[in-house]
Amino acid sequence: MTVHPVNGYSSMPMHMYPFPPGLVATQPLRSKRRQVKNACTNCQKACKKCDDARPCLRCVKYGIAEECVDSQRKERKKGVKRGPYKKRDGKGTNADIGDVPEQPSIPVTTEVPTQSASPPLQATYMAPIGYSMFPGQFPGSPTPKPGEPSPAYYPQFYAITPVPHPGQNGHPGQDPEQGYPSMAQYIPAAFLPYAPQSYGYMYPHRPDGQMQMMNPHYAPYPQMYGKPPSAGGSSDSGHLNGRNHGDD
DNA sequence: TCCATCGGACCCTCAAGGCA
DNA sequence: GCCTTGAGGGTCCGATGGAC
Repeated sequence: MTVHPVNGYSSMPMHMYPFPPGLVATQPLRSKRRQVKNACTNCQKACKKCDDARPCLRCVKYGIAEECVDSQRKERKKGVKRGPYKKRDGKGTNADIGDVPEQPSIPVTTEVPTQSASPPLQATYMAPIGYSMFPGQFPGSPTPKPGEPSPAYYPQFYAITPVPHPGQNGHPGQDPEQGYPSMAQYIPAAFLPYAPQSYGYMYPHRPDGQMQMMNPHYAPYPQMYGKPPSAGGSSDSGHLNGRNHGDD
């Protein structure tokens, strides 16, 4: 796997990005893997990482955004009887559980903070701006359950992309009718695995979760998506069909 | 080099069981 | 009613091999 020259963390999932050296030197470099609630059918077939947005990043990358739909989840079985529980000794304290190293006494996290303790900085809190690139992309885009607040979700890095002039051709977010880009200038760093080094300007988050502004020069427009896959290139013979992934 | 495939580790959800 | 437990069902990491 290649290491991205900008962030140096390869295509490591965002939630696994460690903090910069020195900030949290005592923390483990990786947190637990985090899953989306419901992967799209394409990612599910390919056993690849999906995200909550629709279309998801992977489908966008492969030009199959219109096929990016939630997969159906099976109903959980009910009425399954269970045997008596084996009691853990030292009830309720992980200190007594030898093979459970998690749950430090002081909660620490390497994950993206959902809400910062400090109020957002007006000038830097621009993350939602970037989410106009696709309808429903990122924060709160998945339909929350009734009574459930939309999850706050902000990537840790943002990269600036230039704004093509009206009529300028050649990128996927462009409105073919008007020639104006529908893609925003601020791209979440989740796209960076798909974007080459032309992302010269990234906005690192501060430790408190806010974004730090840098000199917003534009880099050359990146080849965000590379070459599109051949139309309908994703075969339906994903291994889900051949595996015991709930085909009943 | 890129991409598809896929084994299996890892994670989340939630019903059953246990207890106050 | 609330908490704990653990299995079901899911996601996706990472290895592998084929195509270009």
